[in-house]
Amino acid sequence: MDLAERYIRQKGFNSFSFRDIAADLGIKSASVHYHFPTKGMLGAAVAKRYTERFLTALADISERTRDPRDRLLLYSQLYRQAIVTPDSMCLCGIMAAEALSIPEEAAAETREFFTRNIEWLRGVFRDLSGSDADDREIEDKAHAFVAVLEGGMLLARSFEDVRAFDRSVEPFLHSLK
Amino acid sequence: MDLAERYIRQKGFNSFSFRDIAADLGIKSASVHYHFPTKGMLGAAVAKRYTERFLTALADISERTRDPRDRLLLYSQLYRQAIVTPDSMCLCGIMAAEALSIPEEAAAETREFFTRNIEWLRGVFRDLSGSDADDREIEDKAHAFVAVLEGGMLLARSFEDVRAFDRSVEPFLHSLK
DNA sequence: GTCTATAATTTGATAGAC
DNA sequence: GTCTATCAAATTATAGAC
Repeated sequence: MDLAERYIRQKGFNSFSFRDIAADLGIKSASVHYHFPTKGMLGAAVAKRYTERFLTALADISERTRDPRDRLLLYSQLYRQAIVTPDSMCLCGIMAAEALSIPEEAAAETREFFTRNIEWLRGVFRDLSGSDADDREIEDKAHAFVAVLEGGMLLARSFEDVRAFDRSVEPFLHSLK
Repeated sequence: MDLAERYIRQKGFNSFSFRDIAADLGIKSASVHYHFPTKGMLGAAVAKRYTERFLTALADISERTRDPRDRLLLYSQLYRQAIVTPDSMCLCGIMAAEALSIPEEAAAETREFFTRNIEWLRGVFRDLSGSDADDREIEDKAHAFVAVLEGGMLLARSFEDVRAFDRSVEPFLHSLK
């Protein structure tokens, strides 16, 4: 699963094979199929684990600070980590792009990742805006924040330059002050 | 090229074949190779044409209105069109995600798309901010706007719901007022 | 859990006839 | 410009031995 995750985050779900993973492990591809009968199940398992790991990190943030601005900053740094790793981006970002050409079970786990992220952000923006704020406005901001982070990653990947990510995120973080 | 573009925007560069296109045209894959010797050259040609078409649309916007806010609104609607088409997203968005698993010549054209977009947006944000504004701030805003549009597309694709795009873009457009 | 062996299909690409 | 024919490689997946 570690290797599958690395391959997906580098080249996408459709550009790695059971043989790639088997070769890295020094075993045969049939042995990989023993653990994950289909590629869809492998993709779903990897995406699920990725999401769970991410949710744990979100819980850590919530525990570390109560300030909404600090939480959003830490949240953005979580995304930043994903591209600082060489030749890597958010697993669910690339799988969302490939959504229409990957097995449904894998796409479903990707969807779950974003649902949970937006859920968490809703809470943060609620704290930031106060209890009298408009629900739709909060919903919009949660979407916008995920969007700018994922989009910033795409730019950073295309330009092969992390600064494109930083530039993308800066105006949003700045507007919080 | 029309068919290639449709396939890429639907399933990604790595999930269509010369045979797919040939079958749609009722010819053989060897005949497609006559026009585009390699898949990389096909991808680069499609991305280049896509970029040129997009730049023409930007010129149209510049001609239609001088108001920076109106220009940004029209710009965002250009992106929106790309997902309103069923099972479709921005060609360069999906190719940016696949950047590390597609031929370099195709990735280069993708990069060009974003460079030109940001170039155009720089001008708009310059008009919006006034000539005394900070260069870096303008550069950041241009990046952020492309990022939120591309990221909004990823969300819309994952949720199979255009409203995820609309929600992502709303706060940005709202902040312009 | 890993292996050998293999099926069945798809892929990008080329040679050469028409 | 399109065809037939084909190559060489890669892919997901399975059957059955150890």
